Amino acid sequence: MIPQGWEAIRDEVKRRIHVRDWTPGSIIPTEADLAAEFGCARGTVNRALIDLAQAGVLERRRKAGTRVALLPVRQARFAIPVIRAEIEARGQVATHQVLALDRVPAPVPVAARMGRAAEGQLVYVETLYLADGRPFAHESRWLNPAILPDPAPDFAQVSVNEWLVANVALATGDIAFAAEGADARVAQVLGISVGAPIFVTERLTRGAEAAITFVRLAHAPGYRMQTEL
Amino acid sequence: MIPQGWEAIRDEVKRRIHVRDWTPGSIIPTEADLAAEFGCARGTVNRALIDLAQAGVLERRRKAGTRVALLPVRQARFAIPVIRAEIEARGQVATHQVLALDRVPAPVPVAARMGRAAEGQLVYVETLYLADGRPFAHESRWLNPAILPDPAPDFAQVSVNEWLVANVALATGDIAFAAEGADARVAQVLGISVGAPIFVTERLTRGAEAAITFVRLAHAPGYRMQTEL
DNA sequence: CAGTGGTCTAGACCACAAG
DNA sequence: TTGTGGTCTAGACCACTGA
Repeated sequence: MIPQGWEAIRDEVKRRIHVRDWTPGSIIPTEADLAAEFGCARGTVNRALIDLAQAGVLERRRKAGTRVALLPVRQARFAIPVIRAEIEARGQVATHQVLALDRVPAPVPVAARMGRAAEGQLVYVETLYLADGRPFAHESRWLNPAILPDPAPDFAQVSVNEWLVANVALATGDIAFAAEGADARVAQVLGISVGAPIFVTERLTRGAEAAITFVRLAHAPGYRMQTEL
Repeated sequence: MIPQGWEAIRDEVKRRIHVRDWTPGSIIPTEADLAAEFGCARGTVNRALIDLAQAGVLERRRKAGTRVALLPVRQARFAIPVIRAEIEARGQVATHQVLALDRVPAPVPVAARMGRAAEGQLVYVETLYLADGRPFAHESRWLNPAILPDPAPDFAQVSVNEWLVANVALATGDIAFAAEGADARVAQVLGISVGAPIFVTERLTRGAEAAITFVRLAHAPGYRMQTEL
């Protein structure tokens, strides 16, 4: 078989692993050997193997060679929930209500995450997102005021999310998921009972110097985060 | 500035986006132009830009050119929970108990996921994982018996997980996460109260022909799934 | 030390899609 | 039509690391 293109080579390698021609933990031929077999340049084989290594299918080390990973598929890509898009992807109408917009001292758990950015007061925005008018998620956002321009944007007019997307490029951060019981506020807003199991997303965005914003998103019951492997 | 190596070029491009030299939605120079500026081959620039496109930072189209993505970082990679490794990474001792090992007809929700693989009886394995002897997660696994070799492995001796890892290579599937209330069984086994919020992982593994196995993992309270962006 | 992957090069042709 | 990214090549040198 003579695959054409690096994707064909990648698929052929996957096939040989799938049919146990090459088994987990075993070493596969060198790039040079594969290039000879497939009748292509070594660079093309390299491209294919790099792709499989990034996907976690292969493990590569100089001199040691390339091996089939022992634990296949140890990682997955997830689309990060972007609420509006998520709702609209379901064919529903996305709306939102700003429930609160204040300057507040950082609550202890928020301060712990945001570090010295949380020493003074933070901008706090509480938002309820609705899908077809029904509660979909409750968002609590704390924003480091130091990153705002001098005449601060009027977040009653411009969505905080949209302002951040437009004005903060390429920030890094953490994201975490957990199951929690709904507290009184979330229960009230989402129309569920206190203590009901809730899927929670917490996301911290960091700038070059200090934390920019921390978001806590409580999804309505029944929410599932899903992806293919 | 003259970066060296494709990673340096990637970082320089990220930097220019971060400092808003190139803003979201705007077009950046062509590969040829960047190669000239950086004094390297076009292939090196290509390597860097491909990496950023895969990361979601750039959007590339032939003839249209390369643009800074409007919604930066919409995806993240997650390590898929591999229980034993997860426990040991905490510096705890991982053990497990097989609570049940049977052949059963597929429960309705399981049959819905596994399709025609679930028409007959399935192998059912219920396992409790412990970290330092304390309940860590409760696993319910349904296994398509058609994939087992004729003298079926003795799963009382060999862990189902280990057998699957060693004998099923490169399968595809789905994985999903949700928050649920603990049912009676899970509550009893994990030592918590019924209805307590539980982080649940569901994973379906498909072979070439039919579903191989479906796993439902209920994590003990306090479990968080976290990653960097 | 020597073998393997990691990377770079200079050039080439092609596929796609915007104008 | 034509500019842009996508890919391939044949060769080269280097970095790492196992033996």
